[in-house]
Amino acid sequence: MTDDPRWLSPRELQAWMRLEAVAELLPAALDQQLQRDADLSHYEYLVLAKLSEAPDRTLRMSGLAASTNATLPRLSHVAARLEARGYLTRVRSADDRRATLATLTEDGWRKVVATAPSHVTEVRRLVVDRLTAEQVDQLDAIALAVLGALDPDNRLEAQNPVAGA
Amino acid sequence: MTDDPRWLSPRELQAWMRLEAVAELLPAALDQQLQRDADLSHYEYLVLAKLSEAPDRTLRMSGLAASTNATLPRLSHVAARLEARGYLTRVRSADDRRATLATLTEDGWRKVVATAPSHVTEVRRLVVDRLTAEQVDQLDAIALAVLGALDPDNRLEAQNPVAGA
DNA sequence: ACCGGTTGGTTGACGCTTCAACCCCATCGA
DNA sequence: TCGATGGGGTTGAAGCGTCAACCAACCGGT
Repeated sequence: MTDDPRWLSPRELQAWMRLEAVAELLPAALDQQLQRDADLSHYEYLVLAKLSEAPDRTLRMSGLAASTNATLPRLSHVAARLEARGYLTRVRSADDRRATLATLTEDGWRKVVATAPSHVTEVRRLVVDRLTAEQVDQLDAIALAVLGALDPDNRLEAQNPVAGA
Repeated sequence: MTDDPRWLSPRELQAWMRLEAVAELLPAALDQQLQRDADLSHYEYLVLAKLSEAPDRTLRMSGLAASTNATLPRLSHVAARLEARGYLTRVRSADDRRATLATLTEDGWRKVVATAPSHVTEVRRLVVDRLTAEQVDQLDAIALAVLGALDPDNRLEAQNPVAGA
């Protein structure tokens, strides 16, 4: 723990500090826009968005948690609030009665539809439109490489087969 | 707000979702390692690290807040805890008596020295060592571009003139 | 010298995430 | 059939960040 590691080179250090800054500032910026325009946190929006893309607009809590990179307790709390606001409903699965199925309500669907455009616009403004097409591809490759360490079980892809095996 | 934006292309969407995942998972991973090995949050470590690099190991609260990408209230709370743990001290500036100067104590210095190696190792494991040299440069350019939108006043660079004007 | 406006910083209340404990149900072995 | 094990999910308490209110001190004008 106290032995000398390989220190970062100046280029590595600079890239790292900038990534650190982005990782700190980006979530806050997304939260702010969504809070202001839709009274939703970024994570709440993510939950609604994932449900909106699912078959029957329904997902198991555990699957929803995995696909949104969250712990189950966190999702449970958020789902409780969203349910209280009428955006989703939770029912026990008939199939496996330990499981809980979350379903987007009609109101929830309308909320997503109403919110998505401004969110996409913000994502473009903050990230996508500031990068060249090559940089978008580079970013994809870099993020994938980093996710290899951050998400060893690939829980994200497992739910969302982008280029399926 | 409800008008159709330019939607993301498949490539853009994938890169975005992966960046989103990294921004969500990376801070948590760093927190975990530091918490386990040093009983420090990532942000607390950042504060101590910045102080350790400053002249006289001393910085104004406002400057420290800017260079760590945090709000002043947040820093104030964190500094109070770090002071209680004996890692830094706060005194009113003689020069401008509204200002507060935070100084790293000897204990704080030792804490940083003891913690830095394992932190760097973790940064390498999660990010730097998973990228090629080209990708590190690409990441630097991409992060810089994004920071242009996230940090319009360039508060970060202002404190830390990398290639100073 | 004084008074309004502004900057620097702290404090307290609130909201969200985390962690641990807990309950319910499915599964497996006897 | 019964008991043990473990997975799925929720709940409550604790900790940290945010926001708004507040105090203190500098600065400009008069």
